[in-house]
Amino acid sequence: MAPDVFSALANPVRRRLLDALLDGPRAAGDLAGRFDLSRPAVSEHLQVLRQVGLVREEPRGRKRYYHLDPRPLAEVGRWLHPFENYWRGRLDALGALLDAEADDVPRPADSPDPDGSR
Amino acid sequence: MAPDVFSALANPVRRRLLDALLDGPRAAGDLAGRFDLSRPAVSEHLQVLRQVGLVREEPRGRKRYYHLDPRPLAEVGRWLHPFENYWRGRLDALGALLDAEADDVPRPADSPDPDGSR
DNA sequence: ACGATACGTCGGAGATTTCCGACAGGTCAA
DNA sequence: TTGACCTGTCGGAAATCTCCGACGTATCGT
Repeated sequence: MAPDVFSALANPVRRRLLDALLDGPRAAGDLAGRFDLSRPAVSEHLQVLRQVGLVREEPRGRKRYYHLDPRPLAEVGRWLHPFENYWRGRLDALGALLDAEADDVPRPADSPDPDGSR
Repeated sequence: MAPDVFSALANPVRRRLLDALLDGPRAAGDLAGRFDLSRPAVSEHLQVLRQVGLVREEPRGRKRYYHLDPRPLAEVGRWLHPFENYWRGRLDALGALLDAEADDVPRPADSPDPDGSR
């Protein structure tokens, strides 16, 4: 239902949950206390994070500690990478030559473009 | 309505649109042709990307070229960064010493934890 | 001017997400 | 055992997202 990491990160509450887990495992109730949200709501957010593997659960006594597992975030990093390269490429090109015009149509590349106006 | 980058990236179609723009500007129709989706649907995805600043629009004749602007992705990179550090930290700690026990409760840190079982 | 093309936007249907109160199961202390 | 905790899950309401067909506007070719 929310099977990918990107959707899991779309919600600010879930991002803040992960942030909170950065400095160590926390009990569910402790986490819930940090939000202006009902406890069930937080619990459901934790369930989503669990489903995508971003947190692990460790029951201890009557508390339930949540551990961060950042490994699924690698997918986001991998997706992001080409864009960082792209960005650097643009900067280089811009430094080497002012290509204000070549910039507008770098390359038709794929489509023959049967509508080449201008 | 979708005011943040993370939500914009939550949809796989939108991610693929950005992927497609990596090798140069593309006309809206060209982009729409790559998906098993109605043209209006793709147009609306482009609108979301426009709203968060991930693409720019350049009308040219009767076509509309979309340019990639990866700058808003920097926010994602910034958010991701502490987790990469965390991950490296775990690896280091694991290499330096087998801390299987210290791992379970690194630090109560914040809460006095009035329920310290075990 | 006319018809075809390229595209955005609107109205609305259907699916998904987010949230809450209520409830249930398991754990601890007495 | 009893009662106070800690937490997950269920049922359902409300908001949001995703998508489509229909329509409007602007541009191009003739």
